[in-house]
Amino acid sequence: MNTQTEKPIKERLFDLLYESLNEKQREAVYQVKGPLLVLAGAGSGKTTVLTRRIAHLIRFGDAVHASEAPLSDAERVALEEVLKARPVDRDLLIEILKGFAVEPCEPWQVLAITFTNKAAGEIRARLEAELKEAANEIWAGTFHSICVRILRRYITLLGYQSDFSIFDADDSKKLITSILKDLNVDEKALSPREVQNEISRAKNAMRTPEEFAARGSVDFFSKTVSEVYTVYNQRLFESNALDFDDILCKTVSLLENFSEPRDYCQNRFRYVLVDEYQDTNPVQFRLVQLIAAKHRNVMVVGDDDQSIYKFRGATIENILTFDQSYPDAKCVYLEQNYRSTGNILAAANAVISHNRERKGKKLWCDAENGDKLQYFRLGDQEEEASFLVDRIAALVRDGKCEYRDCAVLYRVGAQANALESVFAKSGLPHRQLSGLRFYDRAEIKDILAYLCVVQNPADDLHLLRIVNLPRRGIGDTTIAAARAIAQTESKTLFSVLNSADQYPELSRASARIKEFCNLIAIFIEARDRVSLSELFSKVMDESGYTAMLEAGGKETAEKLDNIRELVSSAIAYEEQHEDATLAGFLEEAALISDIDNYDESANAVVLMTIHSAKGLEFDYVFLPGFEESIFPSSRSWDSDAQLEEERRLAYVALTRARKGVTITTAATRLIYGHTTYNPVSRFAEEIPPELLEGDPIKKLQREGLFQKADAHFAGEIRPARAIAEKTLAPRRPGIRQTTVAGQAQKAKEVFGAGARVVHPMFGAGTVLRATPMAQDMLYEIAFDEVGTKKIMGNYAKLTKE
DNA sequence: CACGCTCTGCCTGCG
DNA sequence: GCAGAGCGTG
Repeated sequence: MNTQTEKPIKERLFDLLYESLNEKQREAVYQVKGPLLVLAGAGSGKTTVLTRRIAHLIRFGDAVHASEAPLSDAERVALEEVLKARPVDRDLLIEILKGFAVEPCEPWQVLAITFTNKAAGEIRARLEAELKEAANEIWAGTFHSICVRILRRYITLLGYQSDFSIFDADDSKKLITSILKDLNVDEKALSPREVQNEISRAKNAMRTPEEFAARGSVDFFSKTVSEVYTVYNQRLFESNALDFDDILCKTVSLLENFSEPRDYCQNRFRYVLVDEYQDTNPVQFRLVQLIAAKHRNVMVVGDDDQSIYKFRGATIENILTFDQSYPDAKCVYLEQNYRSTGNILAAANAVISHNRERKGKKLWCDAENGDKLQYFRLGDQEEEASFLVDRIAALVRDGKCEYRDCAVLYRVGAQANALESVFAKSGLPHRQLSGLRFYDRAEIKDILAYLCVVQNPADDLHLLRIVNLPRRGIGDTTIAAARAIAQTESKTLFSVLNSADQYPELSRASARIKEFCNLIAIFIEARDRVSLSELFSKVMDESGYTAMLEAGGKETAEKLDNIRELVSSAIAYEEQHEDATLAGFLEEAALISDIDNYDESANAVVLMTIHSAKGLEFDYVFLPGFEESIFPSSRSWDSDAQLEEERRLAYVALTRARKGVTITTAATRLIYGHTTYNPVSRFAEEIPPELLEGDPIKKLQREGLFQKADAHFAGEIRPARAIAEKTLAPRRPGIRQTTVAGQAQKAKEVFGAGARVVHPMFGAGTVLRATPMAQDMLYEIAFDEVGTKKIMGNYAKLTKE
C-alpha cells in the first residue's frame, strides 16, 4: 500500500520508455505542469525533447509527477516482468503506461510554436511518426501561421476584413518608398530601408506611431519616421493588408482587447511550447504570455548562446529573464552534446566563454577529441576558395565523407560570389543557398501580384506592380494621375481605373485602362468558378505575361521554369486541400517564402551564410573569411552587445560541425569592389592554440599585417580600412600556396593536348585540347572514369600522371 | 511612353 | 561586383 515502493516501478517503466534520452532530457519530458525553461545547447537533442514531451502530454499527462492509485501485488509483479522483458516492446509499454495517465490532454490542446517552416515541418513529421493521425490535430506552426489562423477568425473585431492580404518585406519597402516620395523626403537623407527597419522595430517593441512620436526626440529622423509610420499603417489598413509584423501585433491586440478570442485561445491551449525561444521579440513574448495565461503550462526551449537575431528585434532578455516572468519556473539544462567531437566543443566553449551576457552553460560530450581544428591563411579570396575545393575534394576522395557532408559557411552573402565562381569552375558538386529565395524572384512576385489583385482589388500596391506589366501603355504619368484622384476621393486605385472614362486626366489612356480592368474582371469572375491551376494559366496567358517571357531570350527561360514550379506548387496545394481557394494559396505563398530551400538528398557541398545554417549540422564545416571587419563585422566593433552577438554567431558556426572545422583567412580580399587587408578574427584567437593546427595565428599578426590588432582586445578599435590599405604590403611573399591535400605543388604547370593528367576529383584523363584564356588555360579533358569535362587550369589542380 | 545607360550603395534575414 | 533607381533620349 505504500507508494514509496510503487512509485519507482512507474518511474522505472517511464525511464525504460525513454531509455534513449539522457536524464536531463527525461526530466524535461516529465516536467508537465507549470512553466518550464529548457536551456538546450547546440546538438543537445532539443527537438527530440520537444516532440517526445508533446507525445507524453497527450498519452500520459502528468503521470510521472502525480501520485497514483496503489497497485495490487499482482499488478506489481506483472509490471516487474515488463521491466525485465527484452527486447522492449515499446507499443506494449506505452499501452501499459497509459494506465498511469493523469489528465492527459487532447492533441488539439497543444500549441507548438517555431520560427521557421522547416522547424515546424520537422516537428510535425516527428509527431506524426510518433502519434500517427492524432498528430494532425496538434497546432504546430510558425508564429506567423498560428497568428494568421487566429486573425482569419477574429480580425473583423479590429475593422479589417477576414480576407486580408499579407505584404512581405519587399511589398512594405515599396510602400514606404512611395510614402517617402509623397512626403517629399529625400531618399538620401532617409533611406526606405532605414525607415522600414525602424518601423519594424517599433512594431516588434509594440510601439504605435503615436507612442513613437511621443517618445522620440524632435529630431528630423524620429519625426519623419513617425510620420511615415502613421501613413504606412493607414495605407495598409485601406488596402486591407497586414505586413509580417502586423500579423503578430494585431493578434496581440486582439487578445489583449477582446475577450472572445482571448478566452478561446486561453481555454483551448492547455500546453504551449516554444522553440528557439532566444529569438523571440517582445511581441512574441507577449503573445506567448497571453495565450498561456490561464493554464500557465508553458515550455520554452532555447539557447542564449545561439541568439543571433538581435538585429531584427529579438531580445535575448526573454530567455535570460524567463524565471523572473515566471518565478515558479523549473529550469533544465541540456548540456550533453551528441553532435561534435571533443576538440570542436572545447573550441566552441572557449570562444563563447568570452561573452558576459549569458546564462553560462558548458557543453560536454562522450565523443573522442577527434581532429584538431585547422587554420590556414591564403593569399586572396580565390586562393582561399580553391583551397577549400581541394580540401573537400581530398576528404571525399579519401572516403572521409561525401560532398553533402561538407558545408562552407560565411558571414556575409557578398563572400558567396567569389566562392561560387571558383567552385563552379572546379566542377566540385555544390549548391549555394540563401541567394534569392524562390518567392522573392521577380517573376514569381509578378504572378502572385496578379493573383493578389484578383483576390483583393483594393490591394493598390500589387495593382501598381502589374498594371503595366507586361507593357500595355499605361505609363507613369497615367498612374500618377490615377493615384492622385484615388487619394483625393479616398477611393481605391482599382475603382478609379474602373471608371477611368469619367476622369479627363485619364482620357488619353482610357481605352487601355478599360482593357486592363476587363482583364482583371474576367479573372475575378473566374476565381470562384475554375480550379486554382486553371486560374493560374488563365492569368498568365491572358495577361500576356507568358508571351512576354517567351519573347525574351536566354534568361527568361529560367523564369518560365520558376513559374512552372509555382504552378506545380499550386497543383500540390490543390491536392493537399480539398477546399483549395486562391486566398488560402496566397496565404501559404506569403508565409512560406521558400520551397524547401535545403534539399538534403542532393549530394553536393552546401554554401550558405552562418545565419541560415543555424539548426543544421555537417561532418565538415569550412569557415572562409574569418577576418576582422568581416567576422566580427566592422559594424559591431564599437558595441559590446553587438560583438557578443557576433561571437554567438561564431559559436553557432563552430557547433555546426560533427568531425572537422577548417577556418581560413585571406591576406587580400576583394569585397564590395574594394580590396581589403584584414587580420585574422579575434574569434580564431580565442580558440586555445593547442586545439588548432595549420598556419600559426599569432605570428601573422606580429609580423605587422595589422599592427593595431592587440588594440581590439582593449576595446579601443578604430582601424580604418584606408589606414590598413596604405600601411600594408599588397601581398606578402611566402604566403602558403594552395595545395592538393597538403602536398606542396605549384599549380602553374601547363599541359598540351595528349598529356596524361590527374584531377583531384575526376581522376586520370587525357588532355584533348588546351586553350589559353586570360592568364589561365581551359582544358578539355577526357577522363577515364567520368567522361569529358572542361576545366580551368588555375582552379583544378592538375598533376602529371 | 519605353528603353538603355550611368550612378550609387551595400551585413546578417524568419515570416 | 552587382542590382536597383534615376535620368536622358528616341
